[in-house]
Amino acid sequence: MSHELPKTYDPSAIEQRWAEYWVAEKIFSVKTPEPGSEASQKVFTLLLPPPNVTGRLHMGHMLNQTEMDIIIRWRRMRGFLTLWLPGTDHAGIATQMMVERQLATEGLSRQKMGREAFIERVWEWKRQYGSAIQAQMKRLGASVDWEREYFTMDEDLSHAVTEVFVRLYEEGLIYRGKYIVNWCPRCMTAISDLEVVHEEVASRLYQVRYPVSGMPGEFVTIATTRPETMLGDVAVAVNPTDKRYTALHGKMLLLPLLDREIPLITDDQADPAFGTGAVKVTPAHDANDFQIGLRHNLPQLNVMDDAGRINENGGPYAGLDRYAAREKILRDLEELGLFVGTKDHVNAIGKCDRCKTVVEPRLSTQWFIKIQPLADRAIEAVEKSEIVFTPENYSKTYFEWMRNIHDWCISRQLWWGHRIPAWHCRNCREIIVVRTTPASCPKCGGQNLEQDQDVLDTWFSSGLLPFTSLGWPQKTPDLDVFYPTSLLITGFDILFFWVARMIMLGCHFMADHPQGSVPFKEVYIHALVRDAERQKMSKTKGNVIDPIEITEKYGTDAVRFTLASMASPGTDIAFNPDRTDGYRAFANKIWNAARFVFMNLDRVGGVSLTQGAPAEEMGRLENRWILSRFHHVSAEVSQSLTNYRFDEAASTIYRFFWGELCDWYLEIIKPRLSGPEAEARSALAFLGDIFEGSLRLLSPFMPFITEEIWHAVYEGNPPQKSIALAPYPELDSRRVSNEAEEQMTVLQELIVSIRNIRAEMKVEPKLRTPVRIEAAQQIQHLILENQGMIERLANVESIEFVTFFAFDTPEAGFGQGLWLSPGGRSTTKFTVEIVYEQKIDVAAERERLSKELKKLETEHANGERQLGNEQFLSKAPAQVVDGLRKRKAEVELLIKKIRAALDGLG
RNA sequence: GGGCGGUUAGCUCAGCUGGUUAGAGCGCCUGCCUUACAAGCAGGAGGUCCACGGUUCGAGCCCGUGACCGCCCACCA
Repeated sequence: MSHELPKTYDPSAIEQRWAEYWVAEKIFSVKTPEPGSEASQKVFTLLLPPPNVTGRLHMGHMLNQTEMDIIIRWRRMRGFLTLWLPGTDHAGIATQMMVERQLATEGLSRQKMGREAFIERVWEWKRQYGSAIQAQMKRLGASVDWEREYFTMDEDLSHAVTEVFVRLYEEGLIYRGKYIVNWCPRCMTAISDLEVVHEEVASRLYQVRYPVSGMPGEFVTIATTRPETMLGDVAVAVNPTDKRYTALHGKMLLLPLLDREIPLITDDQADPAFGTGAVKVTPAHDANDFQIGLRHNLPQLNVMDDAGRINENGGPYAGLDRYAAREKILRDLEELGLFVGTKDHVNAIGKCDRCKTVVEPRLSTQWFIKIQPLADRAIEAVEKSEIVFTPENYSKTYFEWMRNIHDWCISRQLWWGHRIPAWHCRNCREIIVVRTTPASCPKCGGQNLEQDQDVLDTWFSSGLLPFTSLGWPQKTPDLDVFYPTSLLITGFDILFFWVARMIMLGCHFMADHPQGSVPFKEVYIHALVRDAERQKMSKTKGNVIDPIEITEKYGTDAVRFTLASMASPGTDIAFNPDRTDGYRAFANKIWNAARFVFMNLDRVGGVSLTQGAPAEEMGRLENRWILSRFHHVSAEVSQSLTNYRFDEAASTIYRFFWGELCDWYLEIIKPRLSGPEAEARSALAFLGDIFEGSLRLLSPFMPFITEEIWHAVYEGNPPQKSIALAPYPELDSRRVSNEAEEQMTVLQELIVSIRNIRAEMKVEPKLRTPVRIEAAQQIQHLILENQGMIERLANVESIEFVTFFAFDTPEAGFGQGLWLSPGGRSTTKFTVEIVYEQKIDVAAERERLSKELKKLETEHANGERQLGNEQFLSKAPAQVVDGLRKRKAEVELLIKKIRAALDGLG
């Protein structure tokens, strides 16, 4: 017998062991089946959103992974061939920043080291620190296939990136050009629109006078929020319809400070209602101005370097940081008497998502993806439900973004990442985009070729993962079997960054795939994890909860269960450790239930917990009931998980295991377990069946504790290597008995009523009392058949059937039977009182009854009104009308009973 | 400037296509160390479903207006 479990539940003592076991035994490794084989038909594929290689697990990850793990374990147990594919992302900017910081502490910089040495250094860093998050995932028991783990900079994945780039280029969907991009002067790279976060700030609108050339004393006053960019002004624009400036059309203005002549032009972009109606035009530093510049064929004058300092075009301001230049320019303008003043102005400034530096719109040569063709197909895929979002309103957000999409700037001036497969001919300036390093320029034959310095946006490569992680561009069995993936679970924060890009790129590159081009068929979007006060967790606020820490305190199972319980769709999760405390108690409950079962088993002996339920046990109501409940619950849990209602599933299981199995069933059968051995064996065999099934039911939610107990159930010799490989409980409608559930409900109500009376009358807890019950024949039968249960659970000494009210007899009226003693309880099925001499607090009892009566009378009046309403009777469904009639009769009965009881109080 | 979500018990949230008595967990109160579990058992209190108006036989749910929270998107200097 090795059913022994330690007396106290100590998650830390079991979790580490199983976490290691799952990995060591490769429990979750998947062999690719033959494409077209039977095994390949029932496949469930899930791609783990790859955490950054620099990452440390946070609660968001844990929520994400808990949800994925629940789904994948559930699918696996239901017989799907499940592949959960893990990997990490090289995270260009983040990783480069981290290593650069490290270098700085050594007095080094990447510039000093040179590109090659720096990249080697990053790899070194990755080898040393880059698997922290995987270790954490292993500890939390994520059931991924570790044998298939990838890294986005792996050789094959890098080849795939090159392949994609070249193909898109050849299709004309990638172009290179000089445009205004978002530039981060600290990261010294271009970033995409998405990587700019807008923040509303109270700032100022500065008004500056530009003298009109050749007309002394004449000025045009412009308004700007970024005065330093005036160094790059090449024109001033006014609206052609703006009469204030008609006289000046075609004149030249003198740009203050630099004394350059610039034209006054007319353009619709200038809004007469804003500021002074005159806007300075700086094509190299503003997206709108860039467009105006194109329309009017204006020069593009760049006045800033890549670090946000004024460059040589800025004359006397060269070398100054943009903000220092702003101050100086304003002072100088004031001295010249050209500064008119400022107005308060709220505008949204863009900051670098990564480092929060204010982004500078800057003219620069970059690579772009022409996105519209990709977006059109991506919109169609969702419109046609090839991809389904849950919650569905996210598809609205998705459409909104997709329909207003801009070309995607994919080049980054970084060193860490996939280098762009383009070579520049030093000789003829030809750009060669090819898969492998070219030997010479195909145009001029020159040998002096240099690879483009830029690397690709990290999201470019991660956008390809649904197919590249399965071996694309090779034609692999993995692609045949596992693409499209079944589901994506992720947070809304990367809906555009990642989800949208995967859809666009997947649909494009997998267009010919026999099972469909979309990268996933479903997307489940979850909310953010916040702290108990609903604050966003952040390092600066110091309210970050470390999943590993909290896990060590409460156990992984409890934390998982907390997250699952709180994962209601569309709401952020306010993570409160108090809840986790409660779910640790639940785990403890499970643990002790197991100990209870094992204790009885070891005492009685001669019975295996998994021998199956003896048929004769089905003669007992409690067994028919719990089995029926088990099957109902199994169906409900699977239904909830189908809808990604983790919260529903969790509470269904919680209520079943604790509220029904432990609180009622175990209590009901206790006497049998300690009774004669044959009886105990039979009862145990039945219990074992239910108990083992309940472990499997729970397993996706609480994998550790169920694994531990499950192995103990089988005394170390289980039918599978892990409970995770055992079948999930499925609804068997032959096991469902609504009759048993209804009967049990009556008994439960009776027992609760008696306990209730006892508590109210302050009967000494250990004293058994006789009870008197009035009930219909059928109910009397039920009660007699289950007398032992009632006596034991309600501390009843004996049961006597009596007549209190005799309402059954027409004309009978009151007084035909006994008076119901104060404190007695009535339901529609029975009336019960206890035989006990102590007086009850009559006033309190009258109050309770009056309150009850009032509620019922209100309900009765409502029912009466409705049933007297022709419209209701003719329009409402028969079922509703019947229900109301039946209820009205019940309410009438209850009202009579309560009135009688009130009368009886005197 | 657009768009989206929310407001239900002290707290965190459910409430399925409108249908009989609005639920759960935690917390709170009372009583119990009942031979698995005091991380437990038993019992209990607690809600004008944000406001106003409308549709309907019937509204927490649908429509309108407003208030208050929160989020996303946006090139107006």
